[in-house]
Amino acid sequence: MSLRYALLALLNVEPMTGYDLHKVFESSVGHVWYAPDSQIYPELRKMEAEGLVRGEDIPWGKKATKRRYHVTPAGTGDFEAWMNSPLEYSRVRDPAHLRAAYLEYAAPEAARAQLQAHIAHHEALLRQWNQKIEEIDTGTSAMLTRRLATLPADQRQRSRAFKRFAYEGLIARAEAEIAWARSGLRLLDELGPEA
Amino acid sequence: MSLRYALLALLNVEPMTGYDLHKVFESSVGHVWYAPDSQIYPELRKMEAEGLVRGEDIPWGKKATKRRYHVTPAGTGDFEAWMNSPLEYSRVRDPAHLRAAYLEYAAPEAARAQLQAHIAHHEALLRQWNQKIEEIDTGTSAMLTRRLATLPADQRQRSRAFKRFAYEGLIARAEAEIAWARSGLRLLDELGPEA
DNA sequence: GCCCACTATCTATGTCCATAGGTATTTGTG
DNA sequence: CACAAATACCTATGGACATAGATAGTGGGC
Repeated sequence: MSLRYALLALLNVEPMTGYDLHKVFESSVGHVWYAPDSQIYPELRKMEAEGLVRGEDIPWGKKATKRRYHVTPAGTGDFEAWMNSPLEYSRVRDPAHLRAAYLEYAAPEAARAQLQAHIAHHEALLRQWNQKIEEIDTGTSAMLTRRLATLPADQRQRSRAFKRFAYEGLIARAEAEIAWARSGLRLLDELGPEA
Repeated sequence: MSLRYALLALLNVEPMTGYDLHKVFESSVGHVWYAPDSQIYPELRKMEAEGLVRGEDIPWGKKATKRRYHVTPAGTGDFEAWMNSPLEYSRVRDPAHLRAAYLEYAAPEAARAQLQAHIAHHEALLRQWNQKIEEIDTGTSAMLTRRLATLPADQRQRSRAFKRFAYEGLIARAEAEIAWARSGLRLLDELGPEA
């Protein structure tokens, strides 16, 4: 149900084609939300049918056209209504911590490898997010720059601050995961080889 | 795909009915993995067809029977193979942080309410997990006690340590989320009412 | 001018999961 | 003993998502 709001948020910045949206999900934003194109195109059509976005065929080359969608006032209203409604927290499904609870069943080397993979995974995320923060601070983020350009000057500081805040949360989480996995490695050392 | 491994992990402790498994998911363990009964019963049948578990009809009252499943050697092998295989990290879908990135579109009171709800949500989780740690330390967890009873004495310390480790990770994450949301509230204070 | 990677869109299949029911028996409580 | 609550198991429907394709035009390099 959140896919459409992720799409509305992105289209709010600037009109895009389904292909563009898919590329955005594949890149940076993909670590907050992701969708394959096979989900994006039908959702856009549904949203257009509901009047939340409107697509227009724009020429592409000499024979072809592509469909670029922009948000309608109804779409903006829907998005803001969602933003102002309480967020429902769905049930957790957490394979990493499910495994951790039963790590005794894994071979010690496998347990170690998994914790190291956990660290590597979150370190990679951390690098990306730190880079995002860097881009926000230095104004080198193309997406954010375009978004700021659509806002009145007095709101830009606000927008920038919220964007930074979101990434800070992701960074804090990644750091917590890394610290936890490191403590797991220490635990394996302490417990030594299994009996 | 992880549901069956969650089921195998639980059935490894002791044979249970589908109803029992569902109750376990509804309670404590449900914060690592959850499944509705409408998913559990069919999955158990599939697993039995594949030879991972075996169910036996045991009498219940005077007319009825219930079906209790236990893990077969093939099931144990499958579970251990999974535990020793690398965990694949699926794409993230994170409604809370998606919203945070666009918090400027929310009314300030709504933004504040959401951050407070985020804090309340994770504080509730925190309480449950701290209680779990307490139960592990004091030996008052029925599930863990039964599991420990199935293990040789020299492995109990190990099992207890891993279980504690898993909950420590969940606690660390919840604390990070709370700290982040609190910093968001401070940010709202600093930015003041919107223009 | 040919080839190839990219852009752009679409369909089809299957799994996972949420939600909402249904039925029958048993067990505990007043 | 009646009755409610819990136990036990089941089906049906629909949405969300993964995966794996198909098709067709475009743009750039050799």
